[in-house]
Formats: sequence, structure tokens, C-alpha cells
Amino acid sequence: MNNLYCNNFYYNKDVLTFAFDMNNTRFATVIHILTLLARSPGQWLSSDWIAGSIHINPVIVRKELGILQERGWVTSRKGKEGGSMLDVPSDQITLADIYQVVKNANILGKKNLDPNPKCPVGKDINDELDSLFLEMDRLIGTSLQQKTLQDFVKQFD
Amino acid sequence: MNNLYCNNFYYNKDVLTFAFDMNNTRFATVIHILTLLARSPGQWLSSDWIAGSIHINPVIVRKELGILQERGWVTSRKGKEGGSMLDVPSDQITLADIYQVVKNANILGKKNLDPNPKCPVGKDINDELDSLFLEMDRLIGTSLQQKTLQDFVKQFD
DNA sequence: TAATTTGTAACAACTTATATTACATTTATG
DNA sequence: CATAAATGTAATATAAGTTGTTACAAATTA
Repeated sequence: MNNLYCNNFYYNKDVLTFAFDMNNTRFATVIHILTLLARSPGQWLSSDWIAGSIHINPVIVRKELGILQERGWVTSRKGKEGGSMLDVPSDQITLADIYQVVKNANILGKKNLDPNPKCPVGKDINDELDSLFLEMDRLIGTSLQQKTLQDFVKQFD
Repeated sequence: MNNLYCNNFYYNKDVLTFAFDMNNTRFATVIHILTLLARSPGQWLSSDWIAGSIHINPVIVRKELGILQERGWVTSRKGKEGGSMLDVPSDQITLADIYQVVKNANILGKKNLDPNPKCPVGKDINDELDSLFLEMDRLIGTSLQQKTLQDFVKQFD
């Protein structure tokens, strides 16, 4: 080996995950919930019933509904005849908004945590990846911003 | 509940993951490997040395190098003074090509496996999500196609 | 022949996602 | 007022996926 600038630096086992990720069904779950709510304006839909449509556990639905409440999109009501209802017109919610609610990772994946600072590539690669990941994220965001929940819901007529 | 079209269908525990995903560092790892190779044309770089720059285990590097060999981009040589070398000019490899090598999931995540076919939303939502996911994927692909490995490598001068 | 490197399998450790159980709290209604 | 039905939430279990690690055969150079 003649390029020795990476010497005196060896990997260890302290490589941790960099960030949360998109390895989940949350986008699919949340847009499904919102679609059902949007199709039944003024009605209290129960988490059990919603869960039956998505085919997942009702507790997961209630967790997502909690996040949608915080976001100001949904009101829930406890007790008999309780449930959840959409508070915002579906043309006021874009798919970019939904993406932001569930997004917690980069489109192209995660970065390695500790590239070698003594290597010209390792030293700067995470900055370059940050820049690339951000560009891709903005591309998706701009496109999803053109699509509203109402557009999505209309497809099920 | 007055919308009963989802009755007689309850979730069970057979919900499996839909596909592999992007919950990993493979894009970052592979572009790091290719960048190092591109910066040392005609030299045999060992997996240990490459791993030292990325700060990961050399076995992971060798696994990725195997995939890059299959793709026709890299030649490796066993034995003393062995290593790996880039076979293709770096302006002939686009970031879209690299994305394809490591991609095995949708940008917006996974779909729920078994939405309720008795519900108008559940029945069609995976088709609609497929369509949306594909559109987002093409958007990213088109953008990454404009960027070559050479462009990326130049950033480290 | 010795040293070095790839190729690869097998397994371990760690992380995350989702499901499940349980129960307190709230609310409508007979 | 009692009952039924629903949310909110914590705690735990199950399952899957990612990365690290160990080990060693095979290849190659000097």
C-alpha cells in the first residue's frame, strides 16, 4: 500500500446508527387513516374500525392519531360513541405535510458514523452526503407539495 | 358506527414485512468505496485499507466489492499485494446507477401487507401507493442520473 | 515456504418496528 | 347511576433487519 494517510486509525465497535429511518409503514398507515377520516366528514370513526380497514393493531392507530392531533389535523373524543374526526379540509393538507409528519430519515439511507478524519475522502464525505441527501429530499418535498390529501382521496371514488 | 363495510375482517398477526428497505448505510458505504477506488486508478486497494477509511468492518467492504464486481465495475485480486481496482471510467457511472445497486425499497417506506379488501379504501390503497412510490422513485432516479461518480469524486480535490 | 489478501459462511450483538396485553380515564345512554 | 364503549398510554413480547465478528479455505506474490 502506498497511500498511507489512513494509517493509525482503525475501526472499532462504537459505530452507532446515525438517525431514525424510513424502514416502516408509517406513511402508508397515516395516509390510510387520513383517507378514511376525509371520506367520513363529521363522523367519529373508532380506532378499532380504522384498524380493521388497514389490518393493523388498533393501538398503533391510536398512536398515529395522537400525532395527528398534535399536528392539529384531528380531534378525538373518548367514551361511548367516541372516535376521531378530521378538523382540516382535505385540500389544505398536502402529501408533503404528511411526509414531514412521518419522515425521520434520508431518502438515500444513513451515513456511516465515523469516517476516518485522516483520509481526505473520509474527512469530507458526510458533508457531501448531507448535501446530496438534502437535495433529494427537497426534490421529493416539492413534488409532494403539489398533491393534496383531497387529490389522493378522490382516487377511491 | 354506521359504515360497516369493513366488518367481518379483523387483523391477525400474519402481517409480514413487504420488502427490504433502505434502513442501512449501503449507499454511503458503496459511494465511499467507489470514491476511493476512483482516486487511485491502477492501484490495488485492500479491503482492510478501504475499511479503515470508512471506519467499518473489512468483511462488509468485501461483500460490497463482490456486488460491484458482479456489476462489472470492479476487479479484485487475491493474495499478497492483492486488492481491488476500478474497471470503468468514473464519468461512466452515475449516482442513479449506484442507487440502483443498493436500492431495495421505496422512498416513502413500506406498504401495509393486508389492507381490508372489503373496504373501498383498503381494497385499492396499495395500488395507489405503488403508483405514488414509483413516481417518487423516478423523480430521484432522473436527478441522480445527471450526476456522475466523477462529479462526486471531484468534490474531494 | 511464508506472508498476505480475498471470498464466504456462520453466528452474535444491536436496533427498530409492530403487536399485544393491560388498565385507568372518559363519555353516552338506558 | 350503572354499564358499555372508547381513548390514552405504559410495559412487554415478537419478529425482522443491519452490522460486526470470528474463522478459515483458497489464491497469489515474493
